[in-house]
Amino acid sequence: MVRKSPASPEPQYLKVQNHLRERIASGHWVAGDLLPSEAELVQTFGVSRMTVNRALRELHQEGLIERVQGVGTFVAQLHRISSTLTVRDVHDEIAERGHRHEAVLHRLETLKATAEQAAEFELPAGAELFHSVIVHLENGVAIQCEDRLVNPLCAPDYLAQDFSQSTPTHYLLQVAPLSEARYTIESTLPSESEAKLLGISRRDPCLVVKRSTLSRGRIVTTVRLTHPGSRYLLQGSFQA
Amino acid sequence: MVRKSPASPEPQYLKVQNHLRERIASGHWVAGDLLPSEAELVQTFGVSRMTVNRALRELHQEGLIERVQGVGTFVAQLHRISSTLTVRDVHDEIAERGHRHEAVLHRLETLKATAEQAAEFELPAGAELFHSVIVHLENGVAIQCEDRLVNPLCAPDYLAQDFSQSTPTHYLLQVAPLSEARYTIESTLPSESEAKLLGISRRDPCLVVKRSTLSRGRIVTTVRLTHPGSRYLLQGSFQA
DNA sequence: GAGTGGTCTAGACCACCTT
DNA sequence: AGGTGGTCTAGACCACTCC
Repeated sequence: MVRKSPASPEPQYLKVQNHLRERIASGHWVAGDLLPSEAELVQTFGVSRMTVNRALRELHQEGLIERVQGVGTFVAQLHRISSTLTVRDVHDEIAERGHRHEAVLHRLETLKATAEQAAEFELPAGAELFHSVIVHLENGVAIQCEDRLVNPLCAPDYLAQDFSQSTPTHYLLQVAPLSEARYTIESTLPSESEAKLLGISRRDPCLVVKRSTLSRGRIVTTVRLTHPGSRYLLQGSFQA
Repeated sequence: MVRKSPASPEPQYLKVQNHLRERIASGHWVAGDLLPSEAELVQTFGVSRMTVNRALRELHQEGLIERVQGVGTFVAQLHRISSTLTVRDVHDEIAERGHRHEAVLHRLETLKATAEQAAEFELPAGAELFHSVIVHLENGVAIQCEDRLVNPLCAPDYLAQDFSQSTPTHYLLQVAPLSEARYTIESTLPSESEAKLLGISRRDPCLVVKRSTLSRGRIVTTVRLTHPGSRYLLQGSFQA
């Protein structure tokens, strides 16, 4: 009993979804309101329950509705505006803007971990870590200073890479499959060396992203990405 | 033929999903690799194709795999680390940390839109806008200066609200259902008045979130949220 | 034509909540 | 007991890609 007419590119579950989406966006239902049950929507749209269920499940995953077993489906309290923030490989990001990317390698070395660093990587005190400092330029302008520590157990050949050709992010994702990452975003002043490398004043505010990346339960790398505030911003959007 | 044993809290589609997730996280399959087809997974796990399909569809929605009709399913190129960044009502955020929230109202007025502002709100030049400036305190410490413009057509009673009790975000979400939002996050120095209101130096870097919120296709409000860099950071995590 | 994923159905059993 | 959502099945038709 499939009734897919030839000129119907829009799947049924999307029809249900868009109908509900519009009614919510238009204020026909407001936060907390009870939506029609799956059985009612089955009647209204003349589709099977699995189709209605998929439409509702996806709206739930988006955070637009709340579902309570045994009770019903409600419009979510949209007291938060969440959206997917993407922290990307800086090379791809620049390339996508149609600009030229250059990387200048300032350090690539082995160093002894401080007690704090060793603890973070769960390595014995005094263990060796790889360290790199790279400045990324967009059309010749410095937009990011990448100061990175790498766990030698996860990427033993790190020091042998040519980072004028490929970024550390790109290389590390190849050798160590990403399983988890944690990051913070903050606004601070640059260190003296960062200011020098980026060609800015120590008084210029910077957007700093700190990130730890895990693979197979081990910390692969920690990085501090410092961006001159005047040359870089994060942006995003949210659609109900 | 449902074989749900009483002591199996984990749904079948999650078993399939977790199996694939682990194989990808462990490096058994790397970016670009071809995964087993749905038909093969049906055999392997002894479940129906709908169940396998759901497992794969959700992994695709998460960005972990790519699917090409007529070809197959592949491990996605994880050249980006994306995660859900949530910009929330500051009251909820503080309350969730178990801290005390206070709001100090500094301005609540009507003003004539500049040409630029009028254009942004799609209103005639010189139209009236509502304007509020509120400083939010967490346990008595200023963490956010909220400078907001509101479209009177969307929230005519804005000026009559008691913002020591409820936040503008909360009120506006009630009167104007959220349909879309756009935001940027950047690092800059505070204006003179912001520095004064937050009790910081004009040289202290700040994390600034600018956001426009739409409802029914109209811009309801624009806001500039200024946070002292030393007292506020955004954080998030990502799980493959 | 064979294999892939995209969608859909008409049932089903279950856990849960309300009454 | 009756309604709700959560999950699952064993089929089906379709569009697409590759050979």
